[in-house]
Amino acid sequence: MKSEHIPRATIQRMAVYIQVLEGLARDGATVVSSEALARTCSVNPSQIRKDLAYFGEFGVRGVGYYVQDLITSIKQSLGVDRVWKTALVGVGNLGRALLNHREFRLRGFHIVGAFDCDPFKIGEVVSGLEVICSRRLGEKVDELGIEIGIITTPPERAQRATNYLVQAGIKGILNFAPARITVPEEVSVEYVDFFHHLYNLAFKITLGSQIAEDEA
Amino acid sequence: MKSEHIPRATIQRMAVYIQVLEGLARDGATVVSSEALARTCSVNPSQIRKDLAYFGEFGVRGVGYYVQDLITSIKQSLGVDRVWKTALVGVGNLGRALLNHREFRLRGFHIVGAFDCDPFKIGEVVSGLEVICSRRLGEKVDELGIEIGIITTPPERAQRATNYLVQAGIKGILNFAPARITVPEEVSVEYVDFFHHLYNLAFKITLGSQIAEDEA
DNA sequence: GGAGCTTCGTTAAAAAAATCACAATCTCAG
DNA sequence: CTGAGATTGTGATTTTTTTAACGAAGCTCC
Repeated sequence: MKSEHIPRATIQRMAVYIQVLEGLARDGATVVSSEALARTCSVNPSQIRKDLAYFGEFGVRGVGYYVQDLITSIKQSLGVDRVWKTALVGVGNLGRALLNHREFRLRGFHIVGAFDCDPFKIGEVVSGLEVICSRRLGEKVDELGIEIGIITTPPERAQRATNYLVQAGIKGILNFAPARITVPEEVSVEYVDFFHHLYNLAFKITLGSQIAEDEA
Repeated sequence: MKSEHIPRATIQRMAVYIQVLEGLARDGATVVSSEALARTCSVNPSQIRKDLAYFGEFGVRGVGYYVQDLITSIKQSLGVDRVWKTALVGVGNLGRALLNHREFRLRGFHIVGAFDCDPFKIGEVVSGLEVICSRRLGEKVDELGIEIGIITTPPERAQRATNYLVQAGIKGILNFAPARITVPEEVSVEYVDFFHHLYNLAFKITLGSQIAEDEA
C-alpha cells in the first residue's frame, strides 16, 4: 500500500509493536501471526495488518511475520534504524536520571550534550558529560551534530530552553517539563507528562468503582 | 449532557486543558473562551466545548469559562481533587528521581512507599522513605492505604513487580518499565515510555525532511 | 428594559479510524 | 503436482471522532 497519510495512532502503535516484538525475539520466537501479536498488544488483528500495510508488505501469507525482519522493517519505517544525537537541557533530578539511563544509548538515542543555566552546575561532570551553559547551545548543536533536544527544566524555564534549542536549529524536542511550549512550524514537539498518565489512571479507577457501584 | 461513554482521547485532552488553565491562572487570567483555550492547546474550539460537555456545563454563554472554577470542575470530573497514595517499585536511577520529584506531592499523588528486591538497597532511606522489600508490598499497601503502584524496575522485572502489586490489591499501575505487563481486568494500567515519544519524534522529523525533499 | 454582541451547548454533517470479510497466495503433506 | 489449511493484504462496512452550524442564554450599553 505505502500510503500518503499515516494516522498518528498508527505511529503510536508501531512503538508498541516494536516493544512486544523485541520481547518475542528475546524469548526465541522466529515467526508471529497478526493474531498472536494482536492479543499481546490488546488490539484487533486487522488493525495490525492495516498499520503495517501503511509502510509496506512485511508478512508472508499462510505463515505470518518473521520477528527479526519485522523489527528491522518497522525501525526502518520509523527512521529509528540509525543514531540520533540529542542534547539534554536542565540537569536536575530527572535530567540526571535520564543522563544515567543506559537505555537511551541502547535504542540509538545518544545524549551527547548536557546543558543548564545554573552557574553552580556548569562544569560539573554527569555520566561522563560536562555540563555546559545553555547559552552555548548554538555552537554545540552545530559542532556535535545534534538533532533532538530533551527538556528537563522546571516548567517556568521550558520556553527559554525551547528558544535556545530552536535558535540552535534543532529539529525536534522531547519536553518533560509540565508546560506547553511554542515552536515554529518546522520543529516537532513531543510531550512526556507523567501527570497526564496519572490523571488518566485516576479517572479510570474512579470511573471503575462508580460503575461497580451502579451495578451492585 | 453528562454522557455515558467518554472517548479516551477526551480524557487525554482534559489533562492538557488543566495544564494550560493552570498556566493561565498563574498569569492572572480569570476568564477564558473556548476559542482562546483552543488556540493554546492547538485544538478546535468545538472540541473543547464538546469535551467539557461530557462532564457537565461549566461555561457561561456570552462570557466563557471562569479559569479557577473550570480547573476545579475538571479536577473533580477526573477524580484528581483528592490525594492518591502510591507505592514506587524499583529504586534505580529513575525511581530515585521520581521519589525526589516534588511535583508528585503538589499534584496530589503522594508516594508513601518505596520498594525494591535488591538486599543492598533495602533499608536505605531515599527522600525520607525507607526502602522496603518488594515481598512486603501486601502488608504495606493495606497499612498505608495505597491505591496506585508505580513501576520503575528494569523491563525483565516489571511483570514480577506487577504481580506483587496486583496481589496486594492495587487498583492502578503506572508502568515506566519498557515492557508490556498483564494484569487482571479490574486493574488499570498506564504506560509511560519515553521511547514511544522519541520514536514518534524521529518519525516526524524523518517524514518532514522527506516531504521537503519531495517538494524541492 | 431591550437591542446587539458574544460565547456556550448541542445537534447535524463530515472525516477519520477501526473492524469485518474475503480473495490472494504461501506452506506442506501425500 | 495438487489440494488442504493457514494467514496475509485490502476493499467494503461500521463505528467513532472531529468539525461545522446554529439556537439559547448571558452581558453591556443605551
